[in-house]
Amino acid sequence: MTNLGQRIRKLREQQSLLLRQVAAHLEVDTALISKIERGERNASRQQVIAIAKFLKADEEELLTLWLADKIESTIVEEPEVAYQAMKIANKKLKK
Amino acid sequence: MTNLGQRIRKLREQQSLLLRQVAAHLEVDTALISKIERGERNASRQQVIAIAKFLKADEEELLTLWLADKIESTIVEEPEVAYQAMKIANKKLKK
DNA sequence: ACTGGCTTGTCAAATTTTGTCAAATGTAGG
DNA sequence: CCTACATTTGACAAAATTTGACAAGCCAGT
Repeated sequence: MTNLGQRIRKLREQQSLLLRQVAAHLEVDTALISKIERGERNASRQQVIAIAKFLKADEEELLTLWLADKIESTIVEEPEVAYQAMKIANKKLKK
Repeated sequence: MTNLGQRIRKLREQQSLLLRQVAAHLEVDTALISKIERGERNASRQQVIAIAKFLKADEEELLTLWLADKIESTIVEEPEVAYQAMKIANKKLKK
């Protein structure tokens, strides 16, 4: 199961691009992109979109992974009730 | 489908307790409990536990609703990809 | 040892969240 | 209509979290 950061890193490496190049495109520090790829920091929605564009990736795919990461970090702290809570959230989603 | 706030309100009213009494027990302002019941503010984990105790409710039930609320508010901003992201998060949960 | 790419730790600034207060609104009885 | 009490609302300061930059460090390849 792949995270947003892992996916971004893979896309970037497939195109032999440097962190520096991605960073320049987003106008942020290289260190920040490094952290995003390693999952140490979350990207903002706008950053995800910009990355998708630069890496010629499907924006929706990356936004999906980005949201999945957020859900994961929400539930990971409550393993006891996570499954049941997910079920409830799913039901609400279907409306 | 019931939210944490709605559930708390129901429990409180069934026992004819006032917001003030719940607030006193948690040592917070009445306004805050009002906001929590109406979903305008999120309760903290510790507050949920204290409320469960005071209202003689099942702590796990309330924590489940509390987490479901958090998940819901995470996904509600991304309806386009919410469903798919939930699927991914679910898979990760099963590990 | 030098270079280039990446990582790490720390920090201040920006943003978000939290709880309180005071005022407003609602509600029921006299 | 008053009054008393419960709840809601909006504004605000304080607290907590997040954000991104910077500088120093690490690690290969040469």
